[in-house]
Amino acid sequence: MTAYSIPSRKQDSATEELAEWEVAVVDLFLNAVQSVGLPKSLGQIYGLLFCRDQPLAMDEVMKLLGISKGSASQGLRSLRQLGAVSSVYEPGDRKERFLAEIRLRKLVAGFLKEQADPHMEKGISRLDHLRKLLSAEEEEESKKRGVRREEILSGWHRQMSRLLPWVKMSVGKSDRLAKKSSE
Amino acid sequence: MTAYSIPSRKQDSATEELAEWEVAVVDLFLNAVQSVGLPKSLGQIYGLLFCRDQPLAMDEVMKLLGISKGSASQGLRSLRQLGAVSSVYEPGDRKERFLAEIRLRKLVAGFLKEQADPHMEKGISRLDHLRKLLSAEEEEESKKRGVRREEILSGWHRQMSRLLPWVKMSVGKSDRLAKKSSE
DNA sequence: CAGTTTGTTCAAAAAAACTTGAACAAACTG
DNA sequence: CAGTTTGTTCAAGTTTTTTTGAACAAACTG
Repeated sequence: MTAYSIPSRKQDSATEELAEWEVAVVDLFLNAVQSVGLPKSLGQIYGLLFCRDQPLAMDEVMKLLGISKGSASQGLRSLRQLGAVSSVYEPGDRKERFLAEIRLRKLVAGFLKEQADPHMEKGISRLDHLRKLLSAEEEEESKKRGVRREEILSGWHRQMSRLLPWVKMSVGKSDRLAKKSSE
Repeated sequence: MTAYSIPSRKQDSATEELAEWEVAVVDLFLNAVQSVGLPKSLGQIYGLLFCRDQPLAMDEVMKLLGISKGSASQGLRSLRQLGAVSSVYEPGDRKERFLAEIRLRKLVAGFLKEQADPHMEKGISRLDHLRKLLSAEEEEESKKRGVRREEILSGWHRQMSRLLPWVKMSVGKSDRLAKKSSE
């Protein structure tokens, strides 16, 4: 910290600390993401960005939430991967800034794509493996029972494969209520 | 272990160890439940019961899976609460025995009822809390922004409230494919 | 370039979740 | 009843996941 840094901040969008209601929103998302099995720092970061109109840079996120560099970096990466935040580059500034995606449909679609789809894939190979084991099974009654189970599991898998795209499509397609952009 | 126990087992339904394919099914469920955020012992237990035609008692589950009494007891309780297993009492036997629910619709409904519904409830009170904070917010711009966010969140909440019953209804309602009882 | 800012990585620390097993309760049994 | 079986509970131990922060890479800046 020798000389360079004259805090000439173009847009000092981030206040030093959160408004009370913002804390409540951050907390709300913290809990929400935990309920779907994601780390809570993801929820905090998303919640903060959700509250803001202006995009925030990583160091602002760190400061406002009091989390470490590592958490912020990894958390923002995960959120980007989920399609829950997008990065924007301000014109003359080197920092990357982040903005929350607030269209529910996009959020749900991103979540399902990253979380559910891989599991469905893995399910296919597990079922294949199961079939292979069954074709090698010696004992008759056991084999018959196993085949029955495999049929059930295949049926489930198919049903889920149908359901998921349907969910993605149906969220956010209905009537508009919040005037602005809640989609 | 003095004299009483003459292992007169009425129905020795449980073999000493699992067939290869059963191990694969247990493993499949172990992974599946983890992906929805439930402890893996739940998946193991359910997977085992799923494989069997005859209900199993707790000590059989413990032995076959090599898990502790505590895990078995708690796991079975959770599964019962989720509606994923039901207990049956054999006529002249004191042991409680367990049978897996294999209708996907029931499984999904139970899961959503236990996991999603409570979160939706909690969401309501969180939104209430948020509104209270907002009505007390002093700063104008912050307040306006907060109100906008509250509207978005309410919209999301409503959409989710609609989606969940729909999912419960739509799973398993479609055409029949596995001949037997996969529902 | 040497200095600086921005951001990533990853081993170690901290926190959270899960499992175990021994102690306990309840109900049955001769 | 005293002994036994069946099942629950919960503190302590184990495992897994998440967070931290220091070291590193990359790109900019005068």
